[in-house]
Amino acid sequence: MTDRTERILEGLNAAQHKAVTTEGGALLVLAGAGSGKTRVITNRIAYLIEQGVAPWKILAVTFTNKAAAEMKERVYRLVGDEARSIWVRTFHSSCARILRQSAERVGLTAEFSIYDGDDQKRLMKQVFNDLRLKGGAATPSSAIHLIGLMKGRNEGPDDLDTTSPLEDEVKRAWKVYQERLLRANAVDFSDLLGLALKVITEDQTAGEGWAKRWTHLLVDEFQDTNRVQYLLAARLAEHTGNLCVVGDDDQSIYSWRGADISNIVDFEDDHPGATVVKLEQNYRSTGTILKAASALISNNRQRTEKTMWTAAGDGDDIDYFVAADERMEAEYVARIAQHLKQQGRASNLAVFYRIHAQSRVLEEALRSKQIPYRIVGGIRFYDRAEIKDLVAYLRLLNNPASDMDLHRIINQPKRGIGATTVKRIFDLADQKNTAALDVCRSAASPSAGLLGTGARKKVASFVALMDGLAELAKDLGPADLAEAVLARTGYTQQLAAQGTEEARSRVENLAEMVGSIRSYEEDAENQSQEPTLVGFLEQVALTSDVDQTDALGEGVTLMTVHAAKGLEFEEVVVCGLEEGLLPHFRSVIEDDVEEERRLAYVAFTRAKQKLHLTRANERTLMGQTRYNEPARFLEEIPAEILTRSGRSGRGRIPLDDRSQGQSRGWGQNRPWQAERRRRPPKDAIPDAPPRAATRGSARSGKKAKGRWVAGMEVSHPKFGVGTVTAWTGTPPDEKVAVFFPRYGLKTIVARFLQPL
DNA sequence: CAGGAAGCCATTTTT
DNA sequence: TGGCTTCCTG
Repeated sequence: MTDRTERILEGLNAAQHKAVTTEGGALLVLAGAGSGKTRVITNRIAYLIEQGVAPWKILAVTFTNKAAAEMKERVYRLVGDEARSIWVRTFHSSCARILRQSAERVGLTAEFSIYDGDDQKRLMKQVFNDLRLKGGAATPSSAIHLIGLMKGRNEGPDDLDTTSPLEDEVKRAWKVYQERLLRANAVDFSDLLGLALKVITEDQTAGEGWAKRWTHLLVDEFQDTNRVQYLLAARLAEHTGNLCVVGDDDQSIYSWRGADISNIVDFEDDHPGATVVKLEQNYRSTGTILKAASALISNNRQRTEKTMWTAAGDGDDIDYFVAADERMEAEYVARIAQHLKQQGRASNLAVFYRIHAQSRVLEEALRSKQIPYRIVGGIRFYDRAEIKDLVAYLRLLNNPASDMDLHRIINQPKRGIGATTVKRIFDLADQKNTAALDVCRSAASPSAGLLGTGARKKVASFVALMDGLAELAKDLGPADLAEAVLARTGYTQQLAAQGTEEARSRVENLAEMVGSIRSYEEDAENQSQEPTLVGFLEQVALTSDVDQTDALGEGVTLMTVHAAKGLEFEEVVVCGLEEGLLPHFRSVIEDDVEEERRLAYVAFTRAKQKLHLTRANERTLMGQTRYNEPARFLEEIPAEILTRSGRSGRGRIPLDDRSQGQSRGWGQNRPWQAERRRRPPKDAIPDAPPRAATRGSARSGKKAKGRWVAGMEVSHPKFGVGTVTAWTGTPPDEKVAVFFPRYGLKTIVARFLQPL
C-alpha cells in the first residue's frame, strides 16, 4: 500500500472503508445525516485514481455548484493536480456541456441560451396571452410547474390527458412554448437534462461518444434525482456498470420538483447484485439532537430502516419557545444571537424557516439589535432588475434569436419604443416564425410599412446600436463587452441622471457585476480555459443563490430549510413549528406530510451542539393573521429532552440547570412577556370575517380563482359553519381545508361547501 | 409614450 | 402584504 493510499483510508470506520474501496459494479451508499458522506465520495474518487483509473474517466455529479466545488477541492487535496481532469459538476452543468458539443442534433446552435425560471414564466405568460388562455383552469405558473414535472419524467405534451381541461390547456400552451424556445435557440432547465439524455441515448445506439466516455460514475444526493437524471446516470454507466450512488431517503425534500424517492429505494431491485453500504454513525450532532431527529423521522412510513448512532455525549436539551406572535419569536431569536455575539460566536448560529416570507421579521429584530447577519436565498444577485437587463444584452449579443431578451431591453433604457411598436414587431415575428431582432432590422428600413416614421427611426437606431455592439463582441472579452454595453446604451447614464439613492445602488450593482465577470475571466484563465461569453452566461444561468453562500462573513446565517441541506452549524434555531407552516398547508391538503417531516429532520440534523425550536401562536403572513396550532412534529420529540423556555407566569424557569451556561442571560429579563396576549381559545378563528370574504363570492360568475380565501366562512351540510384555511386544485378536483370549531381541520371537496 | 394611481391576484420549497 | 397589470392623464 502506498503512502497516499494509506492516507486516503486513514481514520475511516468500517462502513466508510467499504464504501470507499468496494470495486466495480453498482454501489449504493445510504449515508445518514452527518455520517461523513462527502468524505466517502471524495476519498473514493481518490482511491480510484490510486488504483490506476484515469482521472478523466471519472464523472462525479452533484446538485449544487457549491457541493461540486467543495468536492473538487477535497479531491485536489488528496491527489493533487490529477484532480484537474476529473469532471466534478452539477447535473445541469454537465448536461449543458454535453449539449453545447452536440447542439445541432437537437436543432440548436452551440450558443443556445439557458432560460431560468423567470424567463420561463415570462415566456409562458406571453404564450397564455397569445392563445387567450387567461381565465382558464391553468395559470402560467401551474403550466410551467406541470411541464417541468413531466419533462422530468421524460414525457411530452402528448402524454397529457386532454379530457382534463387543465391538461388540455397545458398541452396547447406547451407546444407553443416549446416552438418559441426552439426559435429562440434556447432551452429551459428541464430541457437541458432531457435533451442531453436524448443526445447520449442516440450516441449509445451508435456506440460512441458520451455514452462511453466515463468508466466510473458517482452521483451525490441520489434521493433527489428525478427520472431523467436517473436515466442519465444509468446510460452513462451502462457500458461498465460502475455506478456509485450516495444518498439518504430521509433527506429527500425535492419531490415537488420531480425528485423520485423510489430511485433510491428501488436501487437494489434495479441493480441486482449491487453492493449496499449503510453509514449509520453520526459524527456531527450531540446524542440529544440525534435522538430527537431519529424519533421524528421514525414516524415516516416510506423509508428504508436505518439506525443512526453517535459516540458523542448527550449534550444540552433541546430548547423550545412559544411566542405570542412572529415578532416575539424574532425577538427571542435575536436574543439568542446577541448572546452568542457577545461571545464572538455569532457566525456559529443559523436560523432556519420554511418560507422566505418569514425572514423579514427576523431581519428586523436582528438589525435593531445590531447583530450582523447574512441571508441566503430570496433574491439572487443575478435576479436584480438592472443585472438582468445587462445579462439580457449580453445574451442577445451571444444569441440574437433570443426574443425574451430582446423584449426585455428593446426599451430599456427608455428609448421611446412603446408597447404598440413592440407588439407589432413580436406579432410579425410569430407570424413569420423568425427572430424578433430580424423583424426589427427589416422594419427599420424606410421601405417597410410596419411602423410609423417616428417608431421606425427609433427602431433603426436601436438596431444600429446592437449591430455596433455585436461588432465589438468579436474582439472584446465578456467584461469589456459588458462595460461597452453599459456605456453605449446609456444605461448607466440614465440611472445616474435619476439621482436617487436607489439608482445609485443600482449603478453600484452593475459595477459589481462587471467585477464578477472579470473574476470569471480570471478563474477561467487559471484553469487554462478561454473565458467566453457563453461560458459566463452559462455560469449565470446555473448559479443558484445557495451557491453564493460561502461569501464568508461574520454573522448569523438566515435561510430556508431547503437551502440548509448539506450544511452544519454549532447552534441552530428552527422557527415556525406550526401546523400550516411546517408542515406547510399544501402538504397537509395534498397528503404529503412525510416530506415536511423530512424537511424538519434535515433542519434538526444541521445542528452540532444546540438546537432551538420556536413557534408563534399568532402569525401574520401575506396580510392575513391566523392562529396556528403547534406542529405535530413537536409531539413526536421525546418530551424529556425538550425544555420549554421563557414560559410565562410562575412556572419553572428551566434555563438555570444548563451545564454550559449558554442559556444564561435571557432568563431575567423577558420583555416579550409584557406584551404577551391572552391566547385565544383553542378553536379560535379571526372574529370578523375578513374583507376578502366578500370578494371572491360576491363577484360571481368567476370560477376557481378567488373563490376561496383564507379566513372566509363557509357552511357544510354535516359539519356546519367553518373557516377556510387553505385550498388546492382546480374544479372538479378542488379541495378546501376548513377548520370547524366542533370537528377540527377537515379537507372537503369544494362542491360540498357553501360560502357564507 | 411615460409615469403615476388604483385595482387585482396569488400565496412553498429552486437546479 | 406586495408585485404586477391596467387604466388614466400629461
